[in-house]
Amino acid sequence: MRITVDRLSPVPLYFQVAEQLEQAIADGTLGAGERIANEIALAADLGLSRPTMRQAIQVLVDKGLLVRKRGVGTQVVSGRVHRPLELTSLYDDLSHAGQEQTTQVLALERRAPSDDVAAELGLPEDAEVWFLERLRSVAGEPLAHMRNHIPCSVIDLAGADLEHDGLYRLLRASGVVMRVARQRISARRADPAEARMLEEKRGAPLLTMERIAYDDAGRAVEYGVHAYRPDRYAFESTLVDR
Amino acid sequence: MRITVDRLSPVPLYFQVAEQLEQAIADGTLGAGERIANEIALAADLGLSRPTMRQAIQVLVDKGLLVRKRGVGTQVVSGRVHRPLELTSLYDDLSHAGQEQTTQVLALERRAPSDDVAAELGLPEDAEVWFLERLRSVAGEPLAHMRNHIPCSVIDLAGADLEHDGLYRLLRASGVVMRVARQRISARRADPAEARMLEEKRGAPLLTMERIAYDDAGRAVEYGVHAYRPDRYAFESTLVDR
DNA sequence: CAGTGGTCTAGACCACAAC
DNA sequence: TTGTGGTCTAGACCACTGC
Repeated sequence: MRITVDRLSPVPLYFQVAEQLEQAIADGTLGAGERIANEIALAADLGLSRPTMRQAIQVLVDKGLLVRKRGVGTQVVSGRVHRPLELTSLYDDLSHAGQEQTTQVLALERRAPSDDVAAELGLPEDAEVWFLERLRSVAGEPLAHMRNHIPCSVIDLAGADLEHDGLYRLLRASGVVMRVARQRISARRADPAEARMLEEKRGAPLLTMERIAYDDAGRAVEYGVHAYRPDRYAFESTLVDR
Repeated sequence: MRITVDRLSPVPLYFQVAEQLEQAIADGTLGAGERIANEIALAADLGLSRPTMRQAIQVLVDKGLLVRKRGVGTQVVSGRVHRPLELTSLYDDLSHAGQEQTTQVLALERRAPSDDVAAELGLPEDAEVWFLERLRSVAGEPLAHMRNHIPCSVIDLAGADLEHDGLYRLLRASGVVMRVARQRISARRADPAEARMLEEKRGAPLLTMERIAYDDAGRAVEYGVHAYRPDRYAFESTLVDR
């Protein structure tokens, strides 16, 4: 268990420490249930101030990897580590998993938003949105049917290559920084058209996700309504009580 | 927009400020997109140090209510506020909503865990668990079918009144402090017995949730497998990019 | 009692955005 | 250039735990 910090690096000190602690947990150097040294000793060892060391530990507490208990100490949480539910697109999820995937664009057009879409995005009545409908497949097997609405004021999607770029990637590339997303996950029966697209039986169960994403100015930038084949997709997350 | 702090209160200063800021956002005193004063000015106004003021703001950033942008300022995120997905039981969720609910205990027994349950909870082979199976209804309508496994070393459920006390409430009352939960949400068809219980048609879609909860010592204390009627339940959450 | 994390202070320098 | 949030320091006192 060796941690080093590089004060010349542009990477924040607390982040350097958090990364190395996380690695130690991932590779078993710090085992489940094990207690780490107290904050003051750790800070002294690394030549850091205590607040900086605390910040490093807090990162891992927020990820659900460590638990702190006043008067006792800080311990590693048991159990294998899941990938946390992050603010990324499905495209990123699958890219990270190394799966071969394809995206078919079923529709891409400007339109006046319906009342509920305008309400979700907080748009005036005369605003226009891009409507995007896609079918995503992995290894040739259909996985998700996605419908998205993006205010035209956010990005110009005319001619965008959405078969090869994820929507979130395009938004990032055009300077939109996603910060917050609110989502709702449930389930329903597939309607006949959707069942055909996803190569499911009529009335098959689908996992559904509705999401509104906001950028770093607090502006709603995307409203998505997705449906997934539940045998091929699930949402994993870690909740932390603070 | 008036915030006051009480230095004699046992409530931390940063928390007092966070609560009042959240209230101002909830009641519209701070509107969507509005910018708040900078950290240093706010700290000075309230007679606090800047780190304390930052900590207060960070609480709301983590809740997805505020976004910070370096060089610019801190703004209120647009859109109506959803209740965040917290580390509570379904019992608490529904109590807060003020709904009348009932719970039927279908099974409560000690048993040797199956291999996968033992693995999820990180238990030795000779350990025993409480197996608990319940059906929860709201306003007379069945809502969820829940199966839970709790190591016998965590709590003694013999004679527990699980028709009237939530499982999490019992655990808290016996000194178990929940800190972290890892969960997986998906969907599947109801099997015939489940469909009958939930008063659904054969093969109806169900929303499923698997969860392992850990206490403040990092110990796995509960493994739950739940199924919900999707027309009556959904998971809402707010994701924040940090 | 000793040891731990929780909170708080009063500064400092920096990177970045907007003008 | 000015103002913002991001990071960092070197302390302090307190509450809680376990012995």
